[in-house]
Formats: sequence, C-alpha cells, structure tokens
Amino acid sequence: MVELPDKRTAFIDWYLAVVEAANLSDKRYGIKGMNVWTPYGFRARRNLDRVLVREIEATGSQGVEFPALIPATEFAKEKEHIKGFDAQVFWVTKGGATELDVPLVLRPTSETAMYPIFALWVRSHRDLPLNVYQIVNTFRYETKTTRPFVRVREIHFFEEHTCQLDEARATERVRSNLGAFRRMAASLALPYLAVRRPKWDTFPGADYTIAFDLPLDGVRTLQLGSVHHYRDNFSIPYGIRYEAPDGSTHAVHQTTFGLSERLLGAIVGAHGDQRGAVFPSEIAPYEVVIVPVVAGAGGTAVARAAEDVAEELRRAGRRVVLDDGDERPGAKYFRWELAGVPLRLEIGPRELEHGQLTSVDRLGRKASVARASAPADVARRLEELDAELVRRALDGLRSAIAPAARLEELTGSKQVRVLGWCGDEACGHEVERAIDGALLGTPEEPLPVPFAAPTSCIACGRTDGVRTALAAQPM
RNA sequence: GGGACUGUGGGGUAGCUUGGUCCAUCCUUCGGGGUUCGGGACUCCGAGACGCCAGUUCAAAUCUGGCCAGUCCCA
Repeated sequence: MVELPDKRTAFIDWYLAVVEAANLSDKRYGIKGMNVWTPYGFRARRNLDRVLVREIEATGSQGVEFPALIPATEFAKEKEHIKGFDAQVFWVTKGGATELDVPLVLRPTSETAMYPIFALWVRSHRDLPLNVYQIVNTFRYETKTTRPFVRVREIHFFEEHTCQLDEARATERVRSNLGAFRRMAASLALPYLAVRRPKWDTFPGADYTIAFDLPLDGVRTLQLGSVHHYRDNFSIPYGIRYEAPDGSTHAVHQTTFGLSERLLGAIVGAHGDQRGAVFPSEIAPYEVVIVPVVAGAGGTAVARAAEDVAEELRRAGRRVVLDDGDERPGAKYFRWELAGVPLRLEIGPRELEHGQLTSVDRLGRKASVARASAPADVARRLEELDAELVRRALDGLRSAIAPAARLEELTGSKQVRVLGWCGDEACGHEVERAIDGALLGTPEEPLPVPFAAPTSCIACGRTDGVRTALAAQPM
C-alpha cells in the first residue's frame, strides 16, 4: 500500500525503496555495507554472473580462485597500490588469541594475492598470454554512506587479470575487454560512456584506466566498471618475467578488468520506474510470472492449465514462477511489477475458452496470444521488451549529456558536461570544483550524441593541445 | 580525522520539550476464520517494539553517562 518515492525528485529514496520492496537485498545485517542476498536478489546475481562468465570466457579467459587473505608483506610490494588502498583495508591481526607475526589483509582487490603466484606460473613466452578471472567477494572499509549494490563493504567482485608479452599486446587486451563489456552491457540493456580517467583518478598502480560511466536520469553518474593497463608496474616488483625465444628475459605487461554487483544497482536505477524495478530478461530472477485468474468454481481447470503452461515454458528453458497463491489477481500484478518481472501471463476462464493467454509486459504492453504458440511468443515478447529497454535507456543517456563552454555553466549541473580541456591537472581540478564533482576524463569511444569538438580549455582558455573531456557528479 | 543528529513490533511512525494519564498510537506486515477473486478486497479474531549497559528517581520510551548501530555535514 506504500507508494514509492518519486524517482525524479527523490532518486536515492526511490532506489532504496525499490531494492527493499522488490526484495533484492536485506540490509538489516548489522554491519555497515554488508547486506544479505535474498533468494530473489541472489537469482539476479547468478544471472548477472552467468553473463559475465559467458562473455569473458568467449575472449579466452579462464576461471580461477585465489585466497581471501593476503600477507601484509606481499600487499606492500607495489607502492602506489598500497597507498591507494591502505586506508580502506580490513586487517586480520589475530589467530585465536595469538597476535600474528605477519598480519593479513582481507583482499580489497586481488593483485597482491595473485601476482606472486603469477611469477611462478609465467616462465616462458609460451606461458603467455595468461588470461584469468575470478568472481569472489572483496572487502573495503568504506567510510562514506553505503548503499545496497552501489557502494558496499563486501563487494561481489568480478576481476580479470592478464599477463601479456608486451605493451602492445596488453593494449590489445584492453581493447578486447572493451568489446567484452559492450556485449555484457547489451545483455543488461545498459548504455554507457567509456572514458579514459585523468592521471590523478587512475587505479592505484595502473598506467591508465578506462572506466564505464552511466549517468542516471540527471541525478548522478555511476561508474559501472573499469579496465586498467598496468604496463610492468606490478610485474617488476612481483618478478613476473618470461624468457623470450632469443633467450632474453622481460617483465610481462598486465591488464585488469573489474566489475561488481553495482551492475544490478545500475539496472534498478536505469530501468526502474514509478512502479518498481524492471529487469531485462537475461538478468531477471524470473522472466515470466503466470497468474491464474481463478473465479469461483471453474478454478481447477484454470489451475491445471496454468501449471501446464508453466511446465511447457520451463521445458523451453524459461525461468518461470507460477503465482497460485490466494491473493486476488490485482495484488499479484502489483507485487510482480514491483519485483520487475519482465512478462506476465494471465490465464482465466476467458483465456481457457478461447485457447489463449493474455500477456502483459513490464512496460504495460498487452497482447492476446494463442496458447499453442506460447513459448515462441514469450521469446519474442521478451526480445521486444529488451529492445525497448535499450531504446529508453539510450534516450536517457543522450539527454543526460550536454556541452558546456564556460565554468559557470557547470555549477549545480546534474548532467554530464562535454567540455574542452588542455590536459593540465590544475585546470582539471578547477573543473571539478566548478561542478562539485569529477572530471571523468576523455571519451574513449564516440559519444552517443555528436558534439562539435571544443577548441579551447574551459578553465584557462588555451587553444593548443585541447581535447574533449567529460565532467559530472559521480554517485 | 572534526562536528551535528537519530535509534519505539518485520517495515514506517505517534508519544520524549514539561518523567506518572503508556500493561505505548496509527498505518503496514504476519497467523487464523468467513465473504470474496479480470488491477493494491472486506470483515472478525489473534501476534509483534521502547538499541545495549549503568545511573538519577517513589516512578524512565521520556532525564544523565558509557557503549553499540546508523544518518548527514565538513576536512
């Protein structure tokens, strides 16, 4: 009976209400930023993981799993890296009552867990490339406000780590990751901006970072994930070296690619509406909900038909939930819409009589379909829904981008602003002060809306060496 | 790191200023019964809370202190 807060004027309240009402996550665990995956949310997570695994393995990556604890001595080997994470690691300092001689870090990310082992695995050029990924939980002592999926202390983390022969091959791997992410995002019906971060916002220890940003409805911009080129910054301190055919030895060049359950938050934030969550079919915990409309006595035939349809769809590989509880149909519609199920099939005496089903997608589009062709029709309607979600999200992204020619235009802006930047850090920070946010960086791929390339730096006015840059308020 | 604020059933709340009228209000939720059932049904019965520990007091949800948890602002 509770109305959701308004998505446009109270986004955060709306987001939290949807996550709770859709029963995706239980935040009552009692440790800040550590939430419980509910059965419903866990289904979404498993579907997300399946997409990530499918796409990364298609690029020749293999799954591995490293331990969660890292000896402090290993953690400290790369100076920039430890500086970047020092303030937000959880430490394990005792075993039982005994103080540990070497304290252990609960991984905030796994470079320092993996790379000593990579040094053992990589001996020859024949061992390269080494492309491995893992999906594990990582831990960061976040001091700011945490939000389910979007900012948490226990992160459900996808991380690919690779070792390549040289700088150029590592660059190729970065390209390959950008392609993999394009396909992953397509499965989530999410558009995004691929942006090369400025030096001061590069991942600790990386040579450069390309991040994927999604502005949410003129609210704030969410980073969906990132790809990093490490050059030999880690391989030298960790001794990851190989012998080339000519007998010379070289440090490998490395890349990483990181994503998390934040993608689920992005799906809620990007696709959700005033009626609740909206899941694209690949991620949806259930793709189809079947609601039998059982009026009075004729009920058993309807109930049996609903079970038959559910069974038939399941055999066709669909994730189906049959809601045969004794609530009234309207209450069921309401709940499943809140939960974001893409497609609802109604079956009652009317449908039974005509050998039909009534199908209503999550955007409210209604159709009558022959019961005999239900699996094919469901497949088609889910595709149509996904396509429409992409269209809407892309429209949203386009309208969230606007050019800016003067610093004053940035003040209070909720959009991603396209501007000219000379590349100087000082000018970058001026932009960040003006927009009270971040200079996201320079677009790595064409923007979804074409803009005339800026000719002068928005901060200092210089015209030489000017590049197109983006600024926004990150979430 | 500095500061401000908050904590009442599963969720949201009233009560707190001025201690007693509180075996704690209302909505929702949950269990059971009946009537219902094509867009959040109605009704009857029932369940469920003062974050924790100490203190002040004849008396504490209410005042004080500590702790725990959370939120916001600033660096």
